[in-house]
Amino acid sequence: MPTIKDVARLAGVSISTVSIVLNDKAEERKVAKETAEKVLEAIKLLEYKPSMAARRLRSSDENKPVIALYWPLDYRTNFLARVLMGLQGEIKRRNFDSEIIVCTYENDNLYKENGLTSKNKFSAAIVGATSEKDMEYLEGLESSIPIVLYNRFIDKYNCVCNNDEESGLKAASIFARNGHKRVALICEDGSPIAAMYRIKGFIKACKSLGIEIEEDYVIKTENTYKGGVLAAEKLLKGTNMPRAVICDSEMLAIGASYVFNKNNIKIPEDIEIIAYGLMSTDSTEYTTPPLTIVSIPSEEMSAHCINIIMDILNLNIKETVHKIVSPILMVRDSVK
Amino acid sequence: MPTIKDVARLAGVSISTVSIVLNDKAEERKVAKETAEKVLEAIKLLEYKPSMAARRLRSSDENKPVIALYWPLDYRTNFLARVLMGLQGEIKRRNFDSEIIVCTYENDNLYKENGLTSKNKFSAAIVGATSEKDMEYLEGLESSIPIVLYNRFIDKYNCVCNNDEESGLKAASIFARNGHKRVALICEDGSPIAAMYRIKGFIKACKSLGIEIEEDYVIKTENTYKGGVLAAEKLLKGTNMPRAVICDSEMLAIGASYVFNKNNIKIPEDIEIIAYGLMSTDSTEYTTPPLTIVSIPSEEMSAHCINIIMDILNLNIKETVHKIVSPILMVRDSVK
DNA sequence: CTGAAAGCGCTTACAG
DNA sequence: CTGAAAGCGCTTACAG
Repeated sequence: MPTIKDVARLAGVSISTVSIVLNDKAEERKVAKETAEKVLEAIKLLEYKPSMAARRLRSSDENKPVIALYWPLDYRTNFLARVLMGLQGEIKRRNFDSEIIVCTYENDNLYKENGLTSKNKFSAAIVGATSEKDMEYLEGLESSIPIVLYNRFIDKYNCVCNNDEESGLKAASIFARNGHKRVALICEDGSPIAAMYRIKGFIKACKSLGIEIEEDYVIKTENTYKGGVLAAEKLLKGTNMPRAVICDSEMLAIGASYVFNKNNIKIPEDIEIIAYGLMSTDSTEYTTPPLTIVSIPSEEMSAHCINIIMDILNLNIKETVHKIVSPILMVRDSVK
Repeated sequence: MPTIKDVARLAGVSISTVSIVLNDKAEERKVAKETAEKVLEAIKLLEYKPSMAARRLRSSDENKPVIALYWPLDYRTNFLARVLMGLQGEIKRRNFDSEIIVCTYENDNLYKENGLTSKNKFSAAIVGATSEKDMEYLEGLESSIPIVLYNRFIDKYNCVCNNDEESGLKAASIFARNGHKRVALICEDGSPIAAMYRIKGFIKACKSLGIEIEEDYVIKTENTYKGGVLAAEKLLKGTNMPRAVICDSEMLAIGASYVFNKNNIKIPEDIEIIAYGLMSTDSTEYTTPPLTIVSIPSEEMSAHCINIIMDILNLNIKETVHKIVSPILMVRDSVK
């Protein structure tokens, strides 16, 4: 990385002069045109980029805490909005003088990000939607800043998680109440971790309530609207249609509903649908039909994340915190 | 802001010692327990926070360009995912060694953000979804870094905009083709700028095609699913229902569809619906019915933003660029 | 018109 | 076990 010194040397002037030109003060400070041009040329030649760190230090910029939210950039970006709004809401409510910044990463590639291992970039980080490989990386990591995992559990980190057993129980209870003995499950293929736990929670609850989930009633697909469509079509082609189905996201449920509606399979009379909710709750409020959801308590989880970070940054509290939060059940027309 | 010097003075030790304690090297460097405690106490007392800028400078951290995406944190967060994915896609495609960071701001309060006026925080910024007041602020601003406006126009800035006239024409043409003479319009109350232009474009196109939009056919509401519901209910109560309606977002269109479906008003037989699309296009693909949209060419717009920034940062190109991009029409079942 | 020097707040190699 | 000093890359007040 060339520095201002290199530019000065190449241009044959002092670093003061370079700085002046750099800051568009050449005219004001009456730098000779010729000199300015030499400097500009050297800058271009060297591809010189001023060091922001040096500038910040020099100008004694404020030093308010910066919280990074690490979130992957795939279909899960759909869930980002709600998390972000939750975080900002709590920051505002608590008057926490801080800045939140979203860093996107690619799943399985969290290790490429240097924000967690550098003390110099962020004051703290919230890490969400990690893959199994990312989790392994985190397991082994000696992070340089406080970290809170969002809906993921690793003992050594602060964690804020949805209560997946409760999610399962809330969904399964409705199906049990309505007399179902067999339930279908639509979920993501190669399910990410959170989904895995949600699904486990659901299956466990089903068992405890005498509901069965047969092998061929588990449909794995991509976690998109289209995926929901494909899954429902697969169910339709099967020998006996289920009378109840749980979908691991609103996208899946909306896609599936579309297919059922189209094929004159009445929801909830012919088939009842429950979705696990990750997006803002109104996204399933006016679908056909409005969907019953067991929703991630995203707002509450975000609030916990902020509170944990405030405790660490402001009060210097060092114990690791694990929070488990209850999901939100919203019963709507897709169940009887 | 207390510095390491202040801590050293209060603790009665040298700054080296403070630094050692700070970096958890107290044991390794065999600092006396007593000394370490004095330091820790001083840190707590002064609420000392190390300067990240100084640390970065000292450790000669890499200095890769950081691009800030300014986006407001309201219902428009729903549109953020698509923009973000577009930006990242192009960054990846062009192998641009840079980082993108999302900075959320509150509408009308862009002036409170200091990232645009400081040379020390970001290398460049993309600013989206500004309010009128934010635009006034930008008009008067002497920004310190390159700025690209996303779907907003101010002559002195780089701008990447949707072609709102074309959007209007694409939508209006369908209605004209299907013989409509009167069309209703559902849009946000106190419409934000982009909406205003989209709407103007639509009205202009309608006029040119002999379609009328009567006063009481313009329904202003909040830009949410619920808002769409309320607007449609209002139309239903009117003396003569429109046979065609344009909605300024998918949320509005989905809410309105819900009401029409519920009241046995057939789409598209009884009423045709077109929505302006801002979210990812599959969000309206499996609604009831699938919605015809005129979609913001978000991916293309994002690509332009990145390209403009690359030109400035890498090639030192200084001319202001204005790009106008054609919207994407997706005809689906909500029109005949 | 231009340059030498101080100093922003840290960390680290070195000395003792 | 602890401290004095150098230096990271800038900007700005000052001198000439």
